[in-house]
Amino acid sequence: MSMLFDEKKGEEGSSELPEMAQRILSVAMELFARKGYSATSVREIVQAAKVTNPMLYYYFESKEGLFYRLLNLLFDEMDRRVLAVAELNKEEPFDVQLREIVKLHMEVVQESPVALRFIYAVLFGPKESHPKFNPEVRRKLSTGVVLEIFQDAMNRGEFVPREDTNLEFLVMQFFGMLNQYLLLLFMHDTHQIEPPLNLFGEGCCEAGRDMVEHLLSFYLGGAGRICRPDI
Amino acid sequence: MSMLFDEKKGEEGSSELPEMAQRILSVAMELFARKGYSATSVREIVQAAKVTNPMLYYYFESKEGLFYRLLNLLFDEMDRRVLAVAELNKEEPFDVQLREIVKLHMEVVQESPVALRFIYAVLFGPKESHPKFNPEVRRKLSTGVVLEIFQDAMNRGEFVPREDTNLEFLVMQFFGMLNQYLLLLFMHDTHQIEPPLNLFGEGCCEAGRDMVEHLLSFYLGGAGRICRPDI
Amino acid sequence: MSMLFDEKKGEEGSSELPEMAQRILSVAMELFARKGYSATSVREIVQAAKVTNPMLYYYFESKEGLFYRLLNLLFDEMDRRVLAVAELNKEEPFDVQLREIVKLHMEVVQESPVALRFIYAVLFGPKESHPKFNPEVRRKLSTGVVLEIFQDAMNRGEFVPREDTNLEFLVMQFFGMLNQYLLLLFMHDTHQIEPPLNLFGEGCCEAGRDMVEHLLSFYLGGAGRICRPDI
Amino acid sequence: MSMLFDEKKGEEGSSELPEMAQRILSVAMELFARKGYSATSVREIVQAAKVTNPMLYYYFESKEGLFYRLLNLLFDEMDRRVLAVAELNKEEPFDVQLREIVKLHMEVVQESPVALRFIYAVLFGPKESHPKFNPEVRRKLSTGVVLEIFQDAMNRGEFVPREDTNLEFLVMQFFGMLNQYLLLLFMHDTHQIEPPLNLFGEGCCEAGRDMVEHLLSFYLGGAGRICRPDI
DNA sequence: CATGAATGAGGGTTCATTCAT
DNA sequence: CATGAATGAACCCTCATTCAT
Repeated sequence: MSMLFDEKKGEEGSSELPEMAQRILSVAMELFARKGYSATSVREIVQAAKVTNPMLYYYFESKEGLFYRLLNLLFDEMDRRVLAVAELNKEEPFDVQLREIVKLHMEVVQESPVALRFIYAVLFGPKESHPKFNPEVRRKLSTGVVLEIFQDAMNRGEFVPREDTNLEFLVMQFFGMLNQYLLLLFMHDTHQIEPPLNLFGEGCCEAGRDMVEHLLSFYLGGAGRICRPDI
Repeated sequence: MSMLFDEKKGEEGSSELPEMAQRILSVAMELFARKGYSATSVREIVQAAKVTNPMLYYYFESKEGLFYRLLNLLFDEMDRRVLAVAELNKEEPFDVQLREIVKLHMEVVQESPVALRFIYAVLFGPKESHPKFNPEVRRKLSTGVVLEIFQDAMNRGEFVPREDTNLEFLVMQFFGMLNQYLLLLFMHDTHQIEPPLNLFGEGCCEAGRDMVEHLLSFYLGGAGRICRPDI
Repeated sequence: MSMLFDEKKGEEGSSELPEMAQRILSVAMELFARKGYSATSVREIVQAAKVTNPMLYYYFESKEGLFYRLLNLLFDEMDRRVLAVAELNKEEPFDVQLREIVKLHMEVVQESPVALRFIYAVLFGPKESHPKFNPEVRRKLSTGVVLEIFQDAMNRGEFVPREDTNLEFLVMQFFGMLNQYLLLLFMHDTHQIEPPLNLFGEGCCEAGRDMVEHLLSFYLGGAGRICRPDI
Repeated sequence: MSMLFDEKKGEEGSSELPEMAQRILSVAMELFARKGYSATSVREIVQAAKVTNPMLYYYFESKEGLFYRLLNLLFDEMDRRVLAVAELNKEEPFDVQLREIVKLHMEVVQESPVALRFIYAVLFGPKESHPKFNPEVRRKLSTGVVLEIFQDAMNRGEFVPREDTNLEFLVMQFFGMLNQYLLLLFMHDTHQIEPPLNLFGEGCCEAGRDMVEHLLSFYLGGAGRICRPDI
């Protein structure tokens, strides 16, 4: 599942799930991401996946079961990759570590925007529009990993947070920055319109600096400077 | 409707909507916010609102009609208040203007968390889980107003953005900061759990600085400073 | 409902149930009696009753609700009639009272064999082939009334039970006699065959004595006399 | 199969049925008895029997086939035992013969209440709740045997039936007495409640007379004597 | 013998909506 | 304005059965 349902069943037959079940998962992810859990009917799923109705129940027990299976697969995969990135850059400087976390999200959204859209739908959509799910539990890992990066950097003296600001707040806003960017990106994507703000195109960032740098530099340095004569 | 459905029909009889229709709107907002449009059935609405089924159709034509009416009411109200705040503080310094925008959102979420939850559900939930709606159109106003605040401040020389950063990006991240905070707030709210990160309690910000200040100072000044010997 | 669903809506509009609901009840009784609860599908019921599917749910909430409604109607009616017969013949001699109870059952089975078949299906069929129902509760009334008849007759000295035999046992066997007769009758009925034993035809009882007399005289006097020289 | 599915495969390896098929039969009997044919699903059976789905079809061809196989096994066994009892007591007096028939039923219900419950479900339940089955055919044997007992006794002058009463009627009521007792017994069994009438406990029959005697003496002698001054 | 995987048809129930009054 | 009654279509799910291996 290293490819977040990229439809490519890896050359080694990868995930040991029968091809039919794979197709169901893939289609379900797409539909849940686009229409949400409630607005997606089992019939739609099986028709799009070209399987018969009972097969869904054979493999996943229920619509709800399918939902949970999918959710766990995706969160597991995300956790796996976040951990891997963190581990790999353990010895790197603070800003590199953050950059790699941001880059990971950029990669994921390019690899499988649908997967991330699904995750966001569950995290940020109405809480009772899908089977019960406590995001805290799953998010704790990602946020925990990033929190540790902050703490280590601070302990090493490599990072000095703004005064009066605890690290949890900074982690929250780190993801806030990331999420906002991705959510806007999804909006433009699904509405098939020109981005009305020049945020995503070529002209967005000055030559040589890609969006990852841009986000990070904003995050670390803030929006800008206030110049008031009276202060 | 100045109170975002606070159940108080203002003393002026305000919106001339019959009490029955008001009840329907109020209940629908609550349910749409909690369960989403698709997962909310017309029967649930009318039962909770204690009206008969055809009444909903009399006043709102259809479930979809009800949705749009609600959406417009809320967005209009938000627009109204954002504009009012902007107008009121036109002569104030840049940071005060921003602070008032943030404060407005804080007020709204206290006044009627449900209303904001509904708006966020539509903005950030799956796009086809509810009747077609292009958020760009509506958001343009809010973001437009804030963009203008930035531009004016820059023109006045009161605000100097980070180099290589366009204003649209800053506005996007301004709302990202706000949204992330509110979304997390909703999570804790709906899951009825202790905030695992100490983000919302008393201890979050140092004495004398409330969350509004906190958010703004982070936004303007960034997360902190990198100290690398090799640089 | 005095006619146990004889399809005749009494001339006074009787039971205040809409005609559609009446038809559903009537058809359901017929099908439940013939095929049992589990083997009868909601689709069958509504098609036979010529109503649309949701109407069943409108009036009865669920298949189970329909079952209970039907059951209660029929048991109530039976209770009503048993009580009425008992009351009416309170001053009559013991054997007359018993005879009237038997006659009541004969009348009911002629009026609406289906109704009785349904009741018997619930009482004597597999216990989990239909929604939970504790027959003891409902049967207590009928058996209670008859038990009282026995007790009064005994107290008046009008009836002397066999030695060593308690009255509960006699009541049980009273209904046993009745039930066996009716169950066999249903068998012949449903299998559309000649009764292989000449139990129900003209020749069964001697001239002038109908089945009611026959049953009662057997019940009171027993099968016959043993004549063994060695005793 | 001499033990009516007592789970003990007789010491002679008896019925040559593979153990798997035995388990299926045993479980099916239990479920059919408790829930009826229609309410019992093939999946329930195979899961409870811990066999795979196609095995049921391999051994019994279909759910219907399983039903018939079971039915025939049980009826054959009952027939066998009724015939055996009749044969064994051919030379005994009339009342002894009847007593042995009653005792046989008591034994069976103690050995395997489930088996008898299944048989009764088929005999007395709704006729179309299970595959077509004409009880007359099978019952003819049992009733025939008992009828013969009556006839012989009458011919020998050992039994004098009540006047005006044919033997078929007496046989019917003989089984009625038995069935009513057993059906009530099942009720108390399945509803796990105290028998509200003291019919089954110690106090039911006077010292030294067990239920078999009690039933028979009632059957032969009737309920009691009417004493009316006016007659 | 025995299995995992697959199926067409139908199970009970609810949907958003509308009719006549 | 307001209602009880009615509807076609769709909901999620399970049925008995069979295929290939």
